[in-house]
Amino acid sequence: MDNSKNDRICGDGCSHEVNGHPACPELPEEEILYDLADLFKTFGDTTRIKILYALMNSELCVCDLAEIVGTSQSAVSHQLRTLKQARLVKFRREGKSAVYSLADDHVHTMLAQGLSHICE
Amino acid sequence: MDNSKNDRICGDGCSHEVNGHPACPELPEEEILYDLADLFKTFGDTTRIKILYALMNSELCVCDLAEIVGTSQSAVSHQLRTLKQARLVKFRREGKSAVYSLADDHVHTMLAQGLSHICE
DNA sequence: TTATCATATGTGCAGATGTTCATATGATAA
DNA sequence: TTATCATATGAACATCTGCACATATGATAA
Repeated sequence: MDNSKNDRICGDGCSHEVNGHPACPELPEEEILYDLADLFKTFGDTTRIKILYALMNSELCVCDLAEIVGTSQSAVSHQLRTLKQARLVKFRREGKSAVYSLADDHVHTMLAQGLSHICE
Repeated sequence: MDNSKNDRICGDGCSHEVNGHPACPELPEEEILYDLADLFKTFGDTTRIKILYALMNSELCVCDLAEIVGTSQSAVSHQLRTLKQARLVKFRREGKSAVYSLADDHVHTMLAQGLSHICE
């Protein structure tokens, strides 16, 4: 414990110089962290998780999703909008229906990673 | 197009029998999906993301986190509580301070996976 | 054209969430 | 003991969010 105490923000016990160097003086760009939080936020709702989970098995139209998830067509449609904006799902028109599917493998991977944390 | 139309929930264009079998008739246990959404929800806040990101480099006490993240001690402490409950961080007492660190490698992995989706 | 089906969207509201402020707790030092 | 530092916590408040409801859009069929 040296006398450079007043260079620090905190008192003696504080780890402002962990391992001999300043501890993480800066974070990455604000915008990246904001986008990152936004991405996780999109996963962070039960209805959306159910939709994504259902789409892991096969592509599905809105009314099927509504039945599988167990909620209204309106709620599903609203959440699909959110998922589209986050580029987690894509869709195509097929007659009267709109058939949704997962946008890419990242979604699978993130869900799997989340599950592995839950189930450990 | 057969006449089993009334067994279906939707009309003709609907993909209720994708690839010849019923499309994802059921979801996993409600509780698992709820926990999964909850986990992602915990990642889904800018302040918490900043905290986790800062902890990727080194363990840190609360006041250092407050300075790095750029918010009040109270806000950080409240969020650390949330992160603790989600088992994303752990801590130990060291004198007056409480030194926080990431709970395990899952956190690293999930953040990395999220970033890779953002930056593609 | 009209009717119907599938989906999307605007609005309003109830519940959830994050922060601030004040205060409590817990540890150390005098 | 008292004083101070570091952290935790309770409460109030403003904002955000997901859903219900009504309605609009868009495609198909009669």
